[in-house]
Amino acid sequence: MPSPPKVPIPTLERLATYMRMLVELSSNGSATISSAEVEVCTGVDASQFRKDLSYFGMFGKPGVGYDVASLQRKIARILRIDSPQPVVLIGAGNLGAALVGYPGMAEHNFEIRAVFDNNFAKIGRKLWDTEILDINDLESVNREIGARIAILAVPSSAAQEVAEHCVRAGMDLILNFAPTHIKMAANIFVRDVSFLQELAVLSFHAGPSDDHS
Amino acid sequence: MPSPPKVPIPTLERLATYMRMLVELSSNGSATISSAEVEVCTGVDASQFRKDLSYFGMFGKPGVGYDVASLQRKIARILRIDSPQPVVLIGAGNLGAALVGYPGMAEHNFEIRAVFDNNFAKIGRKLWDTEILDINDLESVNREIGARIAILAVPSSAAQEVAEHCVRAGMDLILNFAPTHIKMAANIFVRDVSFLQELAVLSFHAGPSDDHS
DNA sequence: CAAACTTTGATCCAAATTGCACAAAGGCAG
DNA sequence: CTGCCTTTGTGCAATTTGGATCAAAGTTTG
Repeated sequence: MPSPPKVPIPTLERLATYMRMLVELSSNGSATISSAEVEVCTGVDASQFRKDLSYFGMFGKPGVGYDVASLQRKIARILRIDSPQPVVLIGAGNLGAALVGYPGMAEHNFEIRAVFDNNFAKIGRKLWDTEILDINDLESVNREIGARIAILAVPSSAAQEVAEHCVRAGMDLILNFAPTHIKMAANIFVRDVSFLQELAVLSFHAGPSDDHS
Repeated sequence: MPSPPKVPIPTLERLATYMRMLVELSSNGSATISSAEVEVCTGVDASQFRKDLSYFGMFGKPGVGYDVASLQRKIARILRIDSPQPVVLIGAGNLGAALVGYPGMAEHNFEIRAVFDNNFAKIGRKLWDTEILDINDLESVNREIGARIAILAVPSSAAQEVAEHCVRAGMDLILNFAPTHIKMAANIFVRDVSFLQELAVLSFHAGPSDDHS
């Protein structure tokens, strides 16, 4: 490899933010946007925006700004959502239902191609318009889908086991909504999402004297 | 004030992680835990754990470790969840339902005391066992509840307006699940949660050659 | 009771991330 | 076509965060 340009995680997170903004802008018919305008729309510092993009090459024209449609295509390619990105969801509970029903998913080219559960009462029923499948069929189904991304919306007690099952089925990118730490081999990329973490950060700031230090 | 010891946000996030672990441990009857064991359970570096706690004083005994029950109480106090922390939820859609039904919320002393919506078809119905209230009653209801934390589970198009409404009702800590940037005065603390951001970070790593650099 | 072992809390250093400043590039007006 | 204005991309300094090291404190064993 010539040079593996390591991209900071925060930069990737912001790329998704830019993507959101661009989707919105393009539907509003805007043609170009400057980094200063990005700062107003997203709250991200203008030079931060430019530096984020600079990890991947040059996208804008000095004196003009960035072409909305073109930039959207390029970020989509970077994030591997220029063509539909297949995703598998495990857990057909409330959270799973919310995720399947979330419109932003499809708008950004993430396609939940299958939903699995281990509850016989749920298997065979439909979540919106996708059938809930038996978790035991994970390997065989994903042999067809070829998803590398798994979303875990299962109880903590099942998370570790389910994650390992996903790995056996060929997935190596895991988004874990269960409030527990998952131990995985180094080549498996796990990302934890915890509502409680977010709430805790807020709650801390509910100190006696508005301690916004 | 003698010295306003600024606490890093990542530290606060990890405190919530420790809290989770402690809740689990105490139900399993463990009495003490060492920072090395914390590293095994949570994946957080042992010295990181000790440093996080050192922002708030001394909690452990050399040669022994930390008393599980005592540490749990102390972290709970830091995060303002030693007594129930009232929370208001706006938006009774799928995500809202998932949040109300999430058991970890109550276990960690976050109490969703009211759910609001602007959809007349939903107002008056029940979400689990809490009634869905009219968003127009936000001020009057929160005068009784006194919540400072608001969770926004509303469409992007409504987020900004609803956030401002929450501020008028006395809330100053906002957890925003809508995929949009909310502009607020500096004394309002806003935290954005975006599934798409998390997915994007994963999806990026679905590069051609497993580029785990 | 003393020596060896364990674990904390603090300090130090390295790595990562952010924000600023400036030169180069492109467009526009006269 | 020339000079001015706008905006990008990048190098650099400053802040923030993470990981390692070490002395001091506490426990256990013989």
